[in-house]
Amino acid sequence: MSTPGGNPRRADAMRNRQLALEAATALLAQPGTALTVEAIAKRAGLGSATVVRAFGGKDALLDTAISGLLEPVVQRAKTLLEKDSPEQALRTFLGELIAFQSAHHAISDQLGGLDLPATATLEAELVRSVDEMIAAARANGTIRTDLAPAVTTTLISQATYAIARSQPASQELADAFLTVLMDGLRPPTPG
Amino acid sequence: MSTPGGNPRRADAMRNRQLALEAATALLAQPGTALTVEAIAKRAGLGSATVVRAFGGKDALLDTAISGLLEPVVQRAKTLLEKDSPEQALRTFLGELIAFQSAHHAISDQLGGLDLPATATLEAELVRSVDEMIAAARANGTIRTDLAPAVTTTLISQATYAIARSQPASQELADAFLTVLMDGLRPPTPG
DNA sequence: CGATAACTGAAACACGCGTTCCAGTTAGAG
DNA sequence: CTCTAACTGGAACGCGTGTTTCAGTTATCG
Repeated sequence: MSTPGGNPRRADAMRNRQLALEAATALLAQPGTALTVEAIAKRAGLGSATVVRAFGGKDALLDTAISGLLEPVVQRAKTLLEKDSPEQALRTFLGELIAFQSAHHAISDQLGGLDLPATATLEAELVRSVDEMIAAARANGTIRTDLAPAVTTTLISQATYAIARSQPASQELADAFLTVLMDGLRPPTPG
Repeated sequence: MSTPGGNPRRADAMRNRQLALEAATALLAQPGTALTVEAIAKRAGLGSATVVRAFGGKDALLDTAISGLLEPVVQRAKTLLEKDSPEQALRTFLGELIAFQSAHHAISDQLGGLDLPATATLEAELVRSVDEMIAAARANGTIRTDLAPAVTTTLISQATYAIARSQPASQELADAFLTVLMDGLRPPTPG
């Protein structure tokens, strides 16, 4: 009996598990190709059964691959929060988040309809970091306070997601979005 | 031989065609239920074959249903463009567009991976109207001109789409989005 | 009324995809 | 080297969904 979703006992199986993970990660960054188990297996040079068995299912494999990509982004958010001013941290982080999602927007296509617990946890952490940036910037007086904080968070999350999804993903568009968003978030000048 | 995708010859068939169209339209406004041919047929009280035959395929049926819903929105954009100031037209229209997409966000879920020529045409018209609003507002001095017009259009389209998709779809969120977007689009005050 | 062509819809089919089976292969301990 | 349990992967399966078939029904013309 193998351990479903856990680490295999034999060295070759562990190597294959790694190959499957790398193949899935590579395909996440290469949109246009269907993200099927068959495609992942072919890219890894393995049979589809082997790929699935190593993780206990397609969902678990993608959860591992996506959360592995997302992890450094979450860490980066925490770092920025400590080192920069809230407003600067927010802008820098959103720019990086857009770049990340653009480079892997196959991820966004998978988030709906799949069960990805580790990814969901990281996303929650990410939202929390953004919340902290917003709260600090509000206290700072650098962004407007006439909107509910929760609304601001949702606004930023959704807009970021949308811009990253748009085709073609250009740096110009990302910059324009950030400019408009940050200007729109500034406290309104009375009159 | 029936006419695939065209109008049936017999009165009962025309009535069934109408029933299928109404069922599909109703399901587009009621998310959470899978938009399958079977579901549409059941709602219409018909067999699945009848539903498909009346339009020549699921895509054609949805294309007819969606473009039927989109048509008045497109007309509304043209009306606003003539009657209101560019800035006001833009804000009003975007608000209505968000409301429309929120009420039918099953539509957005179908736009990818389906062949919907009539819908695509209407979408293009819609984008063109937004382009005109933007151009007029730029000429007017009411929105910033330091961004490429095409970038502004994409920005607005994508952001609108995202907000409409967000759950839960609240009026507060839509209003906040419009406020931030329109403020961010205003010409930046020097200094 | 017939007569007939249009129409219906349950069932069969086609197809893609995730999962599981199982006969064969292989790593790795003794 | 030998032996066994772990592992492999092509094939079979299950499931969901769009499409097609075809025997039966019905609108509609004359």
